[in-house]
Amino acid sequence: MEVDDSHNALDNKCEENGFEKKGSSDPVVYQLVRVEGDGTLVPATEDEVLQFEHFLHDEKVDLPSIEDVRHGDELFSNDCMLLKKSDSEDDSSKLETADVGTEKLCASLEENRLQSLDDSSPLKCTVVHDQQPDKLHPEQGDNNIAHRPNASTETAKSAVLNDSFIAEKDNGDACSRPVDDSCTRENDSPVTSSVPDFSILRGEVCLDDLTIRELQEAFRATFGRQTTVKDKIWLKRRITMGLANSCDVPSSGCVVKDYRVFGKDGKQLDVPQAISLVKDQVINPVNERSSPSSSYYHSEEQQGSSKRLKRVPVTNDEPQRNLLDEQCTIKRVRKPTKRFIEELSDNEARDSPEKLSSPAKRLAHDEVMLKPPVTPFHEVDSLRTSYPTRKDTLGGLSVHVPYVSRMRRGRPRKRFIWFVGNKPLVQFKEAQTTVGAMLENDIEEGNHVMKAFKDPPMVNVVKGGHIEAVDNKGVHKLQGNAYNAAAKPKTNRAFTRKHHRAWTLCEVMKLVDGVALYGAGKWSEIRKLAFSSYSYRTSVDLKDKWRNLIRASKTQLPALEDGDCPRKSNPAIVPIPPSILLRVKELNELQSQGGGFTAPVKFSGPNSKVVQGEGSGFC
DNA sequence: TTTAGGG
DNA sequence: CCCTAAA
Repeated sequence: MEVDDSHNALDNKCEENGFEKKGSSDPVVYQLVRVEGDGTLVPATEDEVLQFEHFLHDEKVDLPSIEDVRHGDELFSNDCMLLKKSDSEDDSSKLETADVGTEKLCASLEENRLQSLDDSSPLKCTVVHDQQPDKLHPEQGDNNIAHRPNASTETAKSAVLNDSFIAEKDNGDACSRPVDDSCTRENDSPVTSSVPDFSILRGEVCLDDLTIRELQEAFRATFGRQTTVKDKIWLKRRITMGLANSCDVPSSGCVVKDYRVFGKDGKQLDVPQAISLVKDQVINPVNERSSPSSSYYHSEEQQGSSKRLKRVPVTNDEPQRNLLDEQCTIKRVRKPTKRFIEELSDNEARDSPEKLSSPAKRLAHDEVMLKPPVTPFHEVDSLRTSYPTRKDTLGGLSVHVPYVSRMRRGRPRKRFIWFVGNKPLVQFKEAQTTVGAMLENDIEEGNHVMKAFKDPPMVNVVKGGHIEAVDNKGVHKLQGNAYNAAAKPKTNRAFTRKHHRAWTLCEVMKLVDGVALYGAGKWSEIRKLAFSSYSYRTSVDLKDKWRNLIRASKTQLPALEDGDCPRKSNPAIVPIPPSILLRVKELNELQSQGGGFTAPVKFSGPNSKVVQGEGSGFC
């Protein structure tokens, strides 16, 4: 109980043949039960159901194909760790090899499939299965015996595993499987009651004397589930194994006395071999850590089954891993939930701002290529961060959020035009017509495109481009990411920041002329008339530059007067000629004093002529 | 949209 | 250059 309180149980309400090989369409209903320390099964509480819900989900979703016999076998054994109800045990179709996780599989595998399956397929249990040949299934018995001459490392098949695993739940209690008397006994209805009737095992009962019906009841009392198997030997073995906590039991001659099983010789059977297996796992946390899904096999390998070495456990074998996690050790770190992973990625993204900034820098300086190298697809969860990835498909449109940043901000290349004309652009236009218009208008100077992309409709664009490139599952998440990234201005800013364009002297002079003509503040007019060919200069830019010029005129001119050459102070920056600065100063003083005159002003100052001359000569 | 101003 | 408020 302290070790493994929780356990999954499968409740198969499906028809015995209802399982498809792929397990895709099988409507299995799972029932979660808790295995008490004494081995009794108690319906799981709601909390427990929630806790293990994802296991069941994974179970259903990830039901792998068993085309590969080994694989199926693994799966089978794995799923057999889950308790499961089934009334199809008696019908063990040999063709049915993919009955994942069903009791029936357990039974059928033991009975019939052994021969059809790869005989060398690794068996899950290290306990000898057949000390006695199964009379009803000589071929099986032969197989078993042939492969496990001695009761040592060879193994039991799935059904045994199933039981042994149940036994493992008992972990500490090597004392067979005593059934708690306190368990309700009033439930005699074998069909509807989920509580087994343990009275059948009370007192001294020779299993050989029981009828099939009684055996079934005993089975139910032992395993907490009903069975319709009518194979007496099978039932006896199963019951015996269950009570003995061991796979190493004879097929007949067992006597159940007070919930303990005794062999023919009166020796109590509870050989906790299976428990040693569990202990191995606990001792080897490394296995659990590095490959939790294979820990079970590891322990087997340690016990010398060389065949098992070949087996590569399925990595996505969620139920197995999780069950092991739950059953084998408390210490085992719980598998991170999806939510945990998401949060973790978010934290990681936040903790490493470079991740956010570096792409922006790269893009800002690289003038984004149309076909940047496709980087590995990020984990979807990590995409949830505001840092978009760079998956590039569909002519560059399937990219994620940073698609924007790919837009060439500088002079576009020819392919950009093609790109603009590509289908994705149509989507752009549909989403926001202005975008397309801007693309076309500013195709020479792409700076404005970025602005347009900052608008929410861009999200749709990204999504639209994305849908065609990724699978459905990815699409949703990536869409969400795209939306998140777009919704976060802070992040977006990094990708939408205008490419820095240093103001040329020509531009400065045009600006000054424009201010002289139209007055400071008429930035839109100045832009229209003087900067029509510089579409990347917005009115705000002009305003900002003018402000900077004023500042410069106030700071640099006095310095010049002092004889200090600005060039020396900062050689990297092309200095604004003092004449221009002087003119700026004059204009500024004039306009600030004059109080908003807008009429064009002719400057008659000594510098104006020079400036004009320079300006005209430049542009 | 444009302008002004803070950052 | 960005961002935002205000007009």
